[in-house]
Amino acid sequence: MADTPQHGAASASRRDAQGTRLRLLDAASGLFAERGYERATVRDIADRAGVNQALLFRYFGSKKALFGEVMARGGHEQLRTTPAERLFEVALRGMLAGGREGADRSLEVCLRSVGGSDEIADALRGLGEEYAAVLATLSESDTGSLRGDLALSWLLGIGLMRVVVGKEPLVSADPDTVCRLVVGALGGLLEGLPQTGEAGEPGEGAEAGKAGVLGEAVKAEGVDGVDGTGGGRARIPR
Amino acid sequence: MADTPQHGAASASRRDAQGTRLRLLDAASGLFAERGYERATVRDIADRAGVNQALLFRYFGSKKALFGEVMARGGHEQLRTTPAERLFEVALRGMLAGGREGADRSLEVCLRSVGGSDEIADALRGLGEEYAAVLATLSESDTGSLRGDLALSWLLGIGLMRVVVGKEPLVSADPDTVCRLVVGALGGLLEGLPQTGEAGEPGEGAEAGKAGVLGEAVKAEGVDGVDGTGGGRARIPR
DNA sequence: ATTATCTATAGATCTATAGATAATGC
DNA sequence: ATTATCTATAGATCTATAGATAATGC
Repeated sequence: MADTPQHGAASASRRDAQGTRLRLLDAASGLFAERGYERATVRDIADRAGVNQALLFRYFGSKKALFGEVMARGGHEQLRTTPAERLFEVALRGMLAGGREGADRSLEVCLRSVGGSDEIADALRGLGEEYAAVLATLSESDTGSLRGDLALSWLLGIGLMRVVVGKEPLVSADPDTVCRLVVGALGGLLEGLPQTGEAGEPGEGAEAGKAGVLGEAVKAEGVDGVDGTGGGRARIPR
Repeated sequence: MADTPQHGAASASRRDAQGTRLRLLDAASGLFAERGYERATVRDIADRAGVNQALLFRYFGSKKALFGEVMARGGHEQLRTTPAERLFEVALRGMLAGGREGADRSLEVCLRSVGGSDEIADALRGLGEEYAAVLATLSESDTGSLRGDLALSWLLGIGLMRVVVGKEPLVSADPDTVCRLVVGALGGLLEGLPQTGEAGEPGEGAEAGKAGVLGEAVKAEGVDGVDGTGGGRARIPR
């Protein structure tokens, strides 16, 4: 049984429908993350993929459908492979890393695209539901899901200011410092969130132990490939 | 319907350059807040103002210049009239209120417009600088300005999820509850932030801080002498 | 022969401008 | 006469489609 030629390489053969489709997806993913949905034109995407723009419509039907496939491809990976207690920090560090190789840029795509159309907002809401649902499990309170929403809001807000707006000193701030400050302050909101160090919030019920080792592990995983092979088996909430 | 010239508060007389200019500004402010910069077309704005779209260019020169004037008009009011310790809560409550009466919708406009163009991001960064600078004064730490950025990030993230994305249960959540949770958690980040009561964590010395009455500071919106800010003068007809 | 890819262009927006029209002031 | 307002349209994009071209498999 002959398989398709190896994909993923920079240069693909000139006639490879599957490979072209994938290159279009990758190009779209990158351009949506860099410019948002509206400003990333189908011609830009096709050019980056190295093919004619007509192929985009042949393989995906429309620009919106392509966007949908891009969104469906990412995000869930991180959700599946990350335990709830670490999801916030992993996602935050992924956002702070800012689109390195293999990182999940779904949230970044959303941030640059919201306001563009209702469908985009819907896509972000859908992805947000999943993140917030996991984060909500970290609180025993009856306002748990609201707390989950608020944690997610902070995550996205930081991404907005850092990645999209480019606010200083946030842009140049050390990810470790940002992470420590935010996770520390969030300890008062989500009891199940492990603190990564001293964060200036005294008297909270959670034990403030297990300091630095967590941050290191998360850092390695968040920045480099988050593909589900290496990491620990995640627990699926609900 | 007879076109009888009625000059009330809502409808201006048929030839009133200053009034038309102001109605265009108001219409633009509302539409930018509702749909963001890109999706609010000049025709929509002119229609809402009740005038022809050509007038928009006569009075403001370009759509971007109009946006600049809208941004320059709002935001600063809230900054000037609100003490630093209450700025976060006032802005948060303004965001949660969602564009009622004369509320300042500058942040909302930004949220729906970011990603649209670099100029928009610049405008948001500029407004963010002022907010974050004030918030930074609430921390004595050497990471004070970073903490200010993080507080502002949360503010914007909440607005993003609530106003733009429409995430439940955040949308339907009681503003008081949201405020209590967020301000409570932020207490670990900004020492100068007055806690607004028990913030869900027992053991913290809640000094009966009179849960924030929505600042009447937000309401004042004098449109007096805001003409020609920053040289946004349009082409003057010969 | 099949089909992946490209050429050319329709069709729909949207911003912006030039010039015509009409309401005011002197 | 001045000028606020409107009509008509240029010019620039952008998505999407129809049909031509060319590389593969049988």
